Amino acid sequence: MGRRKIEIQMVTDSCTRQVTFSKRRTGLFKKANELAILCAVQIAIIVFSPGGKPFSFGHPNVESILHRFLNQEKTPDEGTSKDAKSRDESATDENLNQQLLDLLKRLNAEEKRGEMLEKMVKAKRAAKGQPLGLPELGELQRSLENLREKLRDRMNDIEGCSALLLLAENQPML
Amino acid sequence: MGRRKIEIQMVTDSCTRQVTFSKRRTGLFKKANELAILCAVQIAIIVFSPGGKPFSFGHPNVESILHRFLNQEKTPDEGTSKDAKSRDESATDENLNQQLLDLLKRLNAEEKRGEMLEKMVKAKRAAKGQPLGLPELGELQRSLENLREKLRDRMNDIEGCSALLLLAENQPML
DNA sequence: ATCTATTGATAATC
DNA sequence: TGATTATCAATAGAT
Repeated sequence: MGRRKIEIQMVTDSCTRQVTFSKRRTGLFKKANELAILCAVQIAIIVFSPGGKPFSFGHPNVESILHRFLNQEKTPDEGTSKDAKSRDESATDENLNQQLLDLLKRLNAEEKRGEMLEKMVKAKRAAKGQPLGLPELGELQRSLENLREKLRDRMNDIEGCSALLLLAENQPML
Repeated sequence: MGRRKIEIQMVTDSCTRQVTFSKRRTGLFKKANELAILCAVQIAIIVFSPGGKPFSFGHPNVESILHRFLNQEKTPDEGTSKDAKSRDESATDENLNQQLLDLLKRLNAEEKRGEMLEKMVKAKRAAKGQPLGLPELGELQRSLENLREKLRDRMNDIEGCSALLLLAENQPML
């Protein structure tokens, strides 16, 4: 993939190693981003540079993915026979439900973030006594508010009972 | 990188998407492994398949890297003075703008994810011939659709010009 | 940083 | 699922 083929062994020269790290890290993150978009999946990468500095990539963000991963690690098996297998192919009801709840959580988080950004922009505008540079921002904020309103109503309905509802479809005997 | 060049957009056919996911995930993990060896660094990747199944890669292992990453997050002010701190309070215009674009990007990703989840739930319902367990899901989907519509319009307006707009507030001379 | 000769990854196909 | 291969994309080394 370059002027020469290289062996996959530690690059001895520290300077070259740093350059290789930067180039390949960029390439890796790009690939991860493509995978996330092409397949509409969540992905997170964490890598510590040779100097020990952390770099991370997350689509849509690192935190939620790490938590989703760590949480499910705590509940490895549910006991019934369809465990290892059904998880492999199509989503189980539990899994699907978990993903829905995750999505709701993230949307809520993103909405809060949007609210914060809006405040920051307003503060900046006030400090400058200038009109908002992004009239579109107001629209975005309204969209977020509308979404949050619906989400808030929905969250109350869904949280705590949706799991049972979905599970009930498959396991009336539970 | 194949017989034809493809646009980086969600692969619509679910079968093709699954194949693409498998191939690219393999390729990504291989790249990560090479990076780890070439540069003697620690790296972890977590990715959830379209079906929601978790895949992970870690060198030397996933757990230790996640913990190392999460632990250092708790001690935010170690590095230079403007790294973790200025990001939150004294945001520059560029910074603010970048955050807005990031937010838009993530919202777009979440919306696509919601769309996929909706499809999965519908497929499951169809396979079972049963009514949807979550009537609320329809509401969520509609919320997502509304949001996406607005976002799509807004994205076109904002992308490529918002940076200049915001920057213009501070740097009329640029 | 930028530039290319090469190698490496992969989309389409079987 | 697994191989094959024509293309496209990443990158090693040089500038």
